[in-house]
Amino acid sequence: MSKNEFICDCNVIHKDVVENTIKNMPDMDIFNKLADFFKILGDTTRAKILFALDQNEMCVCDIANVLGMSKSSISHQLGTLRRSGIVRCRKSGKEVFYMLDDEHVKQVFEIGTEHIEHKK
Amino acid sequence: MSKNEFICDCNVIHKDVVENTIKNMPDMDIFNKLADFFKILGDTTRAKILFALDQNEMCVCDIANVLGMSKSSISHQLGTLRRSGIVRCRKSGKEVFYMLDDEHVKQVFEIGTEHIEHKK
DNA sequence: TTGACAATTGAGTATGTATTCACATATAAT
DNA sequence: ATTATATGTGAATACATACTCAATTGTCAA
Repeated sequence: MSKNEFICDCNVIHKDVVENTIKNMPDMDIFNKLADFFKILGDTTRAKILFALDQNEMCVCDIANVLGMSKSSISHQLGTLRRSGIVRCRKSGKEVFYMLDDEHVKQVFEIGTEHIEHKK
Repeated sequence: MSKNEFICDCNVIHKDVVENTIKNMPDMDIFNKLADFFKILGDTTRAKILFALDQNEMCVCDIANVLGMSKSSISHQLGTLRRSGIVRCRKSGKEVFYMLDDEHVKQVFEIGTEHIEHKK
């Protein structure tokens, strides 16, 4: 058996650690979904939107005003957030009110903020 | 005083909510840092690297083998993670061992995973 | 029905970034 | 010293995506 039995451009240096880690790796699908979830949070505009919605449900115009941005850009971002299951909405006449869908988001937000504060 | 006193292409519909939310918004700097932090987690490769390092400190070659990717791409990503203060490293001869720098990362990871599991 | 307004959406543009490639650096062994 | 190996890095490419603009849909009011 060759020293390098994995698909890679280099040698395996610590065989036991590598094999054990590979054995414990969850399904790749998990990493994709996890990365997608964090990718959604990893944008300044969306972070601000989520902060705002954490305080009140709000319509598109209100959010646009809070952030000082166009309705269109906010609507695009809200669409992204909705498709990711992070916010949901409620229609009322001409207006659409958005709110957070999930408490995990809030928790992740808080721990993330702690991390930021802790680092400076 | 005009009905639309904010820099935006639309009206303020719920003045009190908008003003209150603006008042409560933390410094914009926070949102940038928070988004940057989540952006780092929001990549499949980096998520896998962090999962691996959560189990063992590992050198670049080992990580490359675990993920089945080139040393160069892993080294680039580790540089990104290091500059963000999410991993740190220890040199030992020719090898450089990487490890998680912060416990917050682990927490955020776990809650994120819960969120994923919960959603399906 | 017509006009006004909230919201959505598709196309286009500009910007960011992950990976590859080629090369450079650093350390260890011969 | 020279070679081999581990890692780092700059440039280039390919791809993703945030925002703008223009147009459309849906709802309310006159």
